[in-house]
Amino acid sequence: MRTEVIYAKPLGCCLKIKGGEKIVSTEFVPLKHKLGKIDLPSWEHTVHRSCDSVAAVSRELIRYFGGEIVDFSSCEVKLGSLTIFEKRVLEKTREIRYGQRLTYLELAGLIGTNGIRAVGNALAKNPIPIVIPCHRVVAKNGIGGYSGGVELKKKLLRFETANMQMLKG
DNA sequence: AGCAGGTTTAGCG
DNA sequence: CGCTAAACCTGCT
Repeated sequence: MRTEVIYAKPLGCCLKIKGGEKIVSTEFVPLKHKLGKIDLPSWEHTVHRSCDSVAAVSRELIRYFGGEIVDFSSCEVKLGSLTIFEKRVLEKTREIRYGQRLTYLELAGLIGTNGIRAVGNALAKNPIPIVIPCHRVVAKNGIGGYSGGVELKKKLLRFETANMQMLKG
């Protein structure tokens, strides 16, 4: 299993990516030092690194945080130790397109359950945020919760909509 | 069994 | 409107 850390500028934090054959987790790690003094893998290092899943997803994530419209459809994820229901919720969540938003209610509808809170619970266990875009699932009136903190969720949503607008205009 | 959770809806002031 | 209570389903103890 390998780990790589990239800097997510729009979020003001870093992202730690773990995986072997498939991606296992992504994790937000706060900046402890001032920008510029932090020791991060350089772009070149990341880009030229060959083709295990971690490197591949790192590349995609760097593009994503650079403002490109990236869906992580090609990247394979491993959902270990989750129930069938939770996997179903997360797989469905993966289908939400860039910039699009769904309410917990709507997502529950797609899954085919009335257990809206159960859907929220499943999302809370998402081991691979960003790649599995659980931040695109919001409350009907409001934003809803986020394991990484609601502020992060807001930033992500703003970031994506801004990039969509950019693309239009 | 009982409880809590990234919600939703209805009911009431 | 804003607040509270109850209902929904799933997972953990």
